[in-house]
Amino acid sequence: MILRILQKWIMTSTQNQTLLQFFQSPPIGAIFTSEEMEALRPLNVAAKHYPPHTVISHQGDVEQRLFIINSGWACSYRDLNNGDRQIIDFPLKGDVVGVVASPGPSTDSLASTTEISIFEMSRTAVGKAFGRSPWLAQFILSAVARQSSIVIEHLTNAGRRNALVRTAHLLLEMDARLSTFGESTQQGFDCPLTQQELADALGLTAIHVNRTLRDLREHNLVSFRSGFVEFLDKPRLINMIGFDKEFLGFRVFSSSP
Amino acid sequence: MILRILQKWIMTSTQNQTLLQFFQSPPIGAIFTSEEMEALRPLNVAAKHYPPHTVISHQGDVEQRLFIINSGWACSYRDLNNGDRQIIDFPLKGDVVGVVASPGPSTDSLASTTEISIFEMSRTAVGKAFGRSPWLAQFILSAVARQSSIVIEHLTNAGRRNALVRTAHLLLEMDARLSTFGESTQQGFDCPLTQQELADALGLTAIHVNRTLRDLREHNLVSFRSGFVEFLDKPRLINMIGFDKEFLGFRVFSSSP
DNA sequence: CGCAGACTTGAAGATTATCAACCACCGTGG
DNA sequence: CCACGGTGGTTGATAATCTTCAAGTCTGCG
Repeated sequence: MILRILQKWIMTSTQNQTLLQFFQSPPIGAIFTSEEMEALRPLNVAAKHYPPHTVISHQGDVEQRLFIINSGWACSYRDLNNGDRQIIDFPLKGDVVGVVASPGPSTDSLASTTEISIFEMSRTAVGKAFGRSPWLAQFILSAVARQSSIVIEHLTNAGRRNALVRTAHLLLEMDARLSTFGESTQQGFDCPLTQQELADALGLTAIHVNRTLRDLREHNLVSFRSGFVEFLDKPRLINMIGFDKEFLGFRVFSSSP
Repeated sequence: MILRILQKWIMTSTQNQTLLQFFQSPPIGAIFTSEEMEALRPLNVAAKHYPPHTVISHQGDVEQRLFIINSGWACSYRDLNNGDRQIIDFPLKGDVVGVVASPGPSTDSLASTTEISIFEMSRTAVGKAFGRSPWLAQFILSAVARQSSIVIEHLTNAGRRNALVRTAHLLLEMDARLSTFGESTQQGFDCPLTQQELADALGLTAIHVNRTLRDLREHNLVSFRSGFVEFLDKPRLINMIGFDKEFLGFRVFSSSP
């Protein structure tokens, strides 16, 4: 009964409602105890909305926020002092961004690529809530570990794979990640990225990405034209470049007892 | 008084003693409440010791362990199916390794480079202890975030910096990390890595690393010979390549109330 | 219509890899 | 004591990959 009242309370008060729905939706599927719902309250979640190509958090910012993407494409990157930039990842629905090492300015930036809806909360508040919600602690830890795993894949890409394999790998990764929430069909997916953005993510020039995409198209593997990535022969592509989506994790989060 | 007894209990029982000392040593400097010390007990820490070049955890392993390096150099890497490998990081004293996304095989391997002493514990046990030790939760989260920050730097290195800058960057990074625990002097530090290992970390060939090191030496910037990295003109080097150690974080962990 | 941003293509140049030696060091066993 | 093998380091010549520069084209949009 108390649980029911509490749930109602949280559902109706503030933005926590949306976050709660998010946590309870498949494939996350959290089941909260009353204490845990209480623990979520002080998070003081802001459910924000940004237009495309807006900087949400800039490297050097001291205030530490934690973000969970609810919908849309984001882009986390690092600016170099020579004007170049390295895109670290394109966070999608369900991805957690912004967990940085203790006090100090954040080391990377977050921007929207498309219109996005995003949950923002204070990093310290989340830390404090850990003691009261083991589920939240597990969720955040798993999510951070998954993000880390993705970055490791990108490092492997940049360090030890040539342009063709590297590009195909990123396209297959985005496909696999999007399909978790049903945002990718059998044929392919809508991709809002420019060739320059792909280049900054892959550690190539936009020109070379262009040629590489043409290669992939001419080999009847993938075609990326006018905002849509179409897989022409996914099995062959996966086999050719040795893609293994294991690194993305299963996203099965245990609910509290 | 109870605290005193508990402390004694933990200190004398099992390997937790060493971990406790580790947590309490500068620059970590944890101050534990009695409850927190209790929470540490079920971690069942194993303080292990490995000879050089031993595989500690292999990619594909299902059992999930969490490692904290106590001394020595380790090496976390990912093997590719074409025989290449990408070294993700060289974890040093204080570094946390092995937090992977929920159930499923680990995606990277951990090996010793030198003789190392290392704490091993079950990932699930750590997760469970979070509820009882907010400090531990903060420590692990901060540590994972820091590791992530380091990997991001390596990605930036591989993606957007040339061989010279990249190599110098890694050497300066290792220097900064070692100096946290006083393992690097003004002149430089002992480095057990081979040029092949550097190459696998930097995404280059060993031959090119060799030439790059020669370049750095001939420009009177750094010299890496017979296991010692000697900085010939650190200020100039830092300035030339635009090194900013911000990404390593401050490693200031708040103690519990 | 004209403009701006993204995409495309060619030619030339820089960076990095590959191939093939050779050297230096070190522990081992005769 | 020295020959021996193995690992890691060094160097040169050549080739592949990727970048840079320069000049288009295409498309959406005021």
